[in-house]
Amino acid sequence: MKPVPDQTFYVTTPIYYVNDAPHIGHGYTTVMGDIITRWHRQRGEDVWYLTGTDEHGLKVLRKAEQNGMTPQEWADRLIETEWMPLLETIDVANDDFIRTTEERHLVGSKAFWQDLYDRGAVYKGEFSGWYSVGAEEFVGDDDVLDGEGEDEGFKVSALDGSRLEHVTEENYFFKLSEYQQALLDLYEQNPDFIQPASARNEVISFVQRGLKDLSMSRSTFDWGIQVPWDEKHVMYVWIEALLNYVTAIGYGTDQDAFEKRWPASIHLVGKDIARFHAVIWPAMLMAAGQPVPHQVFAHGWLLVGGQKMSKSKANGIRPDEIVGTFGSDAYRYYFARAITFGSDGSISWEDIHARYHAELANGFGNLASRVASMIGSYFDGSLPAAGELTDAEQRVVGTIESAVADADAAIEAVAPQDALAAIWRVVDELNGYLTEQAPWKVAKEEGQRERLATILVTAAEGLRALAVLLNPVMPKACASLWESLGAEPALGNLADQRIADVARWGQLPEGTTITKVPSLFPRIET
RNA sequence: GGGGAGGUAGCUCAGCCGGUCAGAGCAGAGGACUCAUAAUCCUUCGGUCGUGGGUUCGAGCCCCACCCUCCCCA
Repeated sequence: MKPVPDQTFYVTTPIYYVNDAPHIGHGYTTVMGDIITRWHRQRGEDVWYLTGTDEHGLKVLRKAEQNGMTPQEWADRLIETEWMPLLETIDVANDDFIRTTEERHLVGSKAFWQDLYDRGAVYKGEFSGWYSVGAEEFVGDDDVLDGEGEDEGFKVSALDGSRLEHVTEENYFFKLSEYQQALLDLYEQNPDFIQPASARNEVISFVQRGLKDLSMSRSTFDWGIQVPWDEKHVMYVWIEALLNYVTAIGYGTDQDAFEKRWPASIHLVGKDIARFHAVIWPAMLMAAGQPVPHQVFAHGWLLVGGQKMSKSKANGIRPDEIVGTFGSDAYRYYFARAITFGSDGSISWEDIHARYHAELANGFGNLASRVASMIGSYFDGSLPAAGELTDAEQRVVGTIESAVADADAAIEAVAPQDALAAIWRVVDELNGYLTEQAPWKVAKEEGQRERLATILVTAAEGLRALAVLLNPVMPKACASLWESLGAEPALGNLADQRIADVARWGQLPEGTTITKVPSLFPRIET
């Protein structure tokens, strides 16, 4: 297969398992992908951002039964009441949302499996061993322990403590073992295929130890997609779920669309599932004769008090709670700024609160407020014409130019935290610039109208740049700022502003109406 | 048992291939200013860079051992 130039910047999140309601980790991954894709859209690229839900498997089936529903009803309800609203809550602009119970996924998955079968990558065998319903995973004999306490009398998994069930059934197997060398070559030739380095090391050492063929179907229950050549089997949920990345864009249903978007540019995943995406998934694609994705990017855990956040530890912070208090923009900003994407990161309510006030309210929001206010009182809200730019203005221009370049490079490197750090140099520069130039003093001096105008126009242009650069991260606040700057009549929609054009000076025309709008980030009294 | 990541100011973290690398933000202290969301700006306090060795003209950054945390594998 020859590499084809990408027509589309295609990013995916994992599809989320619908046995429960979303938690902050889901929101985190989805928001980071949203920030990256919004930035790429503002670069003028053709972008496709996919997220969705994984709805098959024994765990969902049982959860539904416990609640007296069919699995389809259960999934429908959770999608309706929890998962779709989450996207709204955290303000995600995904292009598509796939559910694995949709027809396109059924058809596409069957087509993919048939391809695997026709190419001889699949054989029938018998599996006898332990299965964890909780993790939807087969567990090797070495990892089976006797349960204690509540699990007395049961076998449990050494991996995650979940209860195991012994199963003996006829399964179809995928010849994963044949792809060891091809995978190692892939990692070798494409160092960025699995990032960051910690995940890459782990995956490589795992593959180097050798790969076993993978049981890829189940025959003891039927909540899944039927194997096309054998209706007694349904696809193993993990294998089937991975296929969403191709079925959503037309594999088996719309070949032109598929070829346009595949391969994916980045699969965003949590580090716990990096292996499925960096080992099994590329092997399956190779087996089916398809190109592999460009990158699997594994992010870290969110830690609260040094511990991985989870419901069972009762240290969880709910996404809607953060958004309810600080707003979706702050939620998005916080996770992008405070955590090095790819590493574990500590989060806390106190930290969110502190950064909200120090960085968003005092830093950015107040800047927008003071500029609009001064243009309002000194020029009746009508942007004046700037005079000669002095060194001070040139410094502001230079800061913006370098911030744009650095931020763009950071996004390219999947490092939103660095992009925000670069952009924030503009916020700090402008606040310092205003204090130094003291336009409120200049306003009182005779014959200094032009100088006053130059200062405020410079500040307004700086805000214009910030609105564009921060729009991928904080679309609501930036829309409000865009409105405050009266930019739309002359410049058009905020989302249509191009990154490459941000630093070009003097885009806001003389006479633009600047209005004071409600605070971008009002202080939150607690 | 093997392997990986990390242990840097009170807190959260940057520090690429060894030579302004001892940093940033927040918090603390002092000052300036008043356009602004009791906001802004400046100055300042603060660390023997996990421990002990070693290599080097020179080491958070390389090597060895050890301690602690997390993860993967067995």
